[in-house]
Amino acid sequence: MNILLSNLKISVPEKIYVKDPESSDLGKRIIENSILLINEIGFDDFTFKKLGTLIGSNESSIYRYFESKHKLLLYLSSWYWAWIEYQLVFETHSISDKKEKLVKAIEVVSRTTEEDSNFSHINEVLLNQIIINENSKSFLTKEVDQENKEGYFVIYKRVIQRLKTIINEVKPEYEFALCLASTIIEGSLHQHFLKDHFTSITDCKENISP
Amino acid sequence: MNILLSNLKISVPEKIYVKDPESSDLGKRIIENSILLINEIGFDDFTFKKLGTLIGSNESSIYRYFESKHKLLLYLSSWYWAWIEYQLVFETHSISDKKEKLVKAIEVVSRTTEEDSNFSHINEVLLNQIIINENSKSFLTKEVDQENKEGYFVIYKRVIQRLKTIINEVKPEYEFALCLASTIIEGSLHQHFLKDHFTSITDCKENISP
DNA sequence: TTTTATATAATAGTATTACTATTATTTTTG
DNA sequence: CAAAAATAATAGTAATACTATTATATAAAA
Repeated sequence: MNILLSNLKISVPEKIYVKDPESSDLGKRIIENSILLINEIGFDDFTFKKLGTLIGSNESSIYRYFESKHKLLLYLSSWYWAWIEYQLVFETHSISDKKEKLVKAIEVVSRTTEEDSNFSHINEVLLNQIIINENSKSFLTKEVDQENKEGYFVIYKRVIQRLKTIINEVKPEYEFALCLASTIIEGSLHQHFLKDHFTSITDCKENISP
Repeated sequence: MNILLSNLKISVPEKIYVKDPESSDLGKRIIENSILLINEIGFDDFTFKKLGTLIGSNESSIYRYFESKHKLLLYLSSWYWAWIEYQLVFETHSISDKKEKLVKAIEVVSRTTEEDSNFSHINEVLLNQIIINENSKSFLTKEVDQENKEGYFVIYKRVIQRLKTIINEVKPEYEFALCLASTIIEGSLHQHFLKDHFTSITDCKENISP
């Protein structure tokens, strides 16, 4: 993406963090390097201690930004979906043909990510990989209902609602638009995963899932 | 399901376990109670120590059956998909109409599970809940590729292949049958999850996902 | 029946994790 | 320059996910 909005800020529900990582240099380094590290060793093996070592800082300093590594994942997930939402709105806004708009919307949520120079400390390509591999872990927990109540998943849900609206603009009488919207979004992530790891059960290769 | 095949045994790739849990009373108690316990506290909080206490046995005795709790999850997952495969083959076998066969197949993989009295120590209803909530964790790891090579996911992949074949019988020229098959299976699990936790992004309620 | 093998249980121990708490030091700001 | 805020360092904890060793019970073979 080109630089169109130079001082754009993706905002994430405040409750997710203890201190806003966008508000300091250390905070940004935490985000930047957590993406690199989670990508390298996977979320399960990722610890604040290892991240501390990587950024030349202390474990306890990271705890001043995030209560737990789970909250950090929720942050990355929310950031990602807010970024997708921004692209969704931005790239479909001026399209008046409803069908064309839907096609574009599906493209936005399912394409292989490319870098976005608007957010210098975030590598969107790697973040997309994290979402493919780890996003489910953010809600497949015993605490989902509680965390959902606290609004940790609002952005993700809003993206699905937006897609649903676009679907219904094309076919207002279709009664399973929400199911379809959530299936497109999760299904596309899943197909990305399959093409990387279980090639025998997907037709996707370099041609993706839409 | 009715009792039709009284001494049926679901078989799971041997490499998954150290000792076949079907081969002893303790083994069966491990399986039976792990399903109950994982359901109650979630896989993340589940430990062999807690399971040991529950079955009045020792942590170390469980390690004689399964190398790790991850392997136990792989076992439960394989067992589940083998059981789904058996129903898929059994219930669609005698249907000659190809379309009708596909409809039945989709029903088998997406319906809400009912108890199967053929396997007394396994509560299929709860196992289905575990698959909905925890199945992704069995492959969303850094070790997927290695474990895939070792054949831990063959049954799951076979179920998808079978569904794909049924789809292609209806429409031989359709080139994304594998994508569709994997999407139906994962998508249906996901919709079951959504209807339990994120009702605002699915149309499914008591009416399910097909 | 005794031996022997096997299964299971009990006990102890380890490195690591996911934190919390306290204090010291550095940096920022008024 | 002082006060406040941010960060770093250090230490400590309960729990996790194991491994290893030894003891005991039980079943099968000689």
